[in-house]
Amino acid sequence: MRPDDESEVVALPLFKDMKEEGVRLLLKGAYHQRFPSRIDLIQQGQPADFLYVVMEGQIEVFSSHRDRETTVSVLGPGDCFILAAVFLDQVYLKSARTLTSSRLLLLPAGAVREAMRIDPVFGHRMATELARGFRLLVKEVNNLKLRTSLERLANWILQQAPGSSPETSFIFPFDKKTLAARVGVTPEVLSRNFASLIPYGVTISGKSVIVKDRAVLEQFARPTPLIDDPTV
Amino acid sequence: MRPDDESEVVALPLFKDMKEEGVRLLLKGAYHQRFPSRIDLIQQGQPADFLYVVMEGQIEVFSSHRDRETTVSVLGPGDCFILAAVFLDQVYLKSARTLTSSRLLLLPAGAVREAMRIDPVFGHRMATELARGFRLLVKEVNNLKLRTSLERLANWILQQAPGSSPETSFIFPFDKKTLAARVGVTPEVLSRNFASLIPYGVTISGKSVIVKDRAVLEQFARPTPLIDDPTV
DNA sequence: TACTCGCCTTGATGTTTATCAAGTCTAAAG
DNA sequence: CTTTAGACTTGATAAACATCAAGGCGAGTA
Repeated sequence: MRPDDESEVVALPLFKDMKEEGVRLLLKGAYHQRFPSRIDLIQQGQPADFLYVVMEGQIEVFSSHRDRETTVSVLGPGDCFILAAVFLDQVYLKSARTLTSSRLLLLPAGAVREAMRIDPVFGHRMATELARGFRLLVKEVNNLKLRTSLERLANWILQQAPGSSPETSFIFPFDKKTLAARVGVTPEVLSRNFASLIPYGVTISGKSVIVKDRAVLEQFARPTPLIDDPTV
Repeated sequence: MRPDDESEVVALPLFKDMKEEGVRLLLKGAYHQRFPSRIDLIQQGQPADFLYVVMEGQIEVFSSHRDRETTVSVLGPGDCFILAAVFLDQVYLKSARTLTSSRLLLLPAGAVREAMRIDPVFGHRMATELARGFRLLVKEVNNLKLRTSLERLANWILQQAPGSSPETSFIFPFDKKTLAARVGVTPEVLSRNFASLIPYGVTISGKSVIVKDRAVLEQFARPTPLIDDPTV
């Protein structure tokens, strides 16, 4: 790793308050690498060799079975993925690919396990990450089992819509095809769902979304912190 | 806690290899209690006061939203639940009730966090539990998004069916209503799904299930370790 | 300007799942 | 043995979602 890369990496919140020894251990066999857009990073079923940390770009985490495929999550800077497989030294349950050109930090799985063992700060941080990921997944299961695809979409839009004023707007952070897989429908159904949200003041044009009145959309979407608040 | 209760509790795999101090800390404010069948234990949205460990009986973990409700998992002896909420000191995302008369161990949330901090063995065990729970949930999401309800049911039956001989049978471990919520369908659809599995050699009569030929059912269900093997 | 390739939309149709309304069965209580 | 309440099934119908097949639309290219 180049020296200026290393200083950026060491400054990550991930490594904050760690002892020198643990950080050195982690970075010893680490890679810091750029990847082009639309590149496969890992494949489900493979042994967990590295813990991946997103420095820059967007990563799609997905699973396939038979001829079907679905997006589990879309990650951005600061997120790490497949921690559970690394910690348990088992195979990946999910695949991952870059959605955009990305920069990633790869930490060797063995070093991660060893660092968790010798550095309580890092161990605690990884446990926190696991617990947060666990809760995110519980929310995802509830989202899938307790809502229709239209409600999921409405709540996704509310999550993206910034600010607290009645009218807000934002730009799609990725393809509609990816969003469809994320919400758990086919692209065709997503398209129709957009049309169904027009009566609630949602306008889509190209890559931008306009919400006329947050409260009106909320009345349909019925968001609840127990599913939609990522900090809870 | 009564002395003979305490000796049973201390012998739990959960506490194995822990230092005296950590065990004492955990058991200081702990409760060891029997609950009748069909009793609400915790409610989603409440602060996480205790970590629950199942000693005996069956616990249904479920979530509700608006007028809908769904079963997330059904737990048995040795399982613990709502660990993530306890570790992060946040509210429960799920509710839980007894399905049968049950015996539970309740460990105070603060003591659990403190024990994780001071006892590396316990900390590691809890992290392992979190990671395993995380992977179970990933499988659950894949199961929901990549399979139809009929495929989920077929795979659930294969999971329950013991042994390796072609013909096997078992008894439903809980109500069909609960199974329906677990699989993610209404009781009516579950009933119809049973009928749809007859051509694949599945016979239901009362509380017992007979699978004529494992291989035939497998050909339809297409199980994969990445979703169906709880140890992977 | 025309052209072309992806992406997205729209329409027609089929499958999967939910809902409502009877019914049947079963097991426990009288 | 009858009664009865709850669990389960079955039928009819509607909603949600997927699939297949065109078509539109916009960003890049010539």
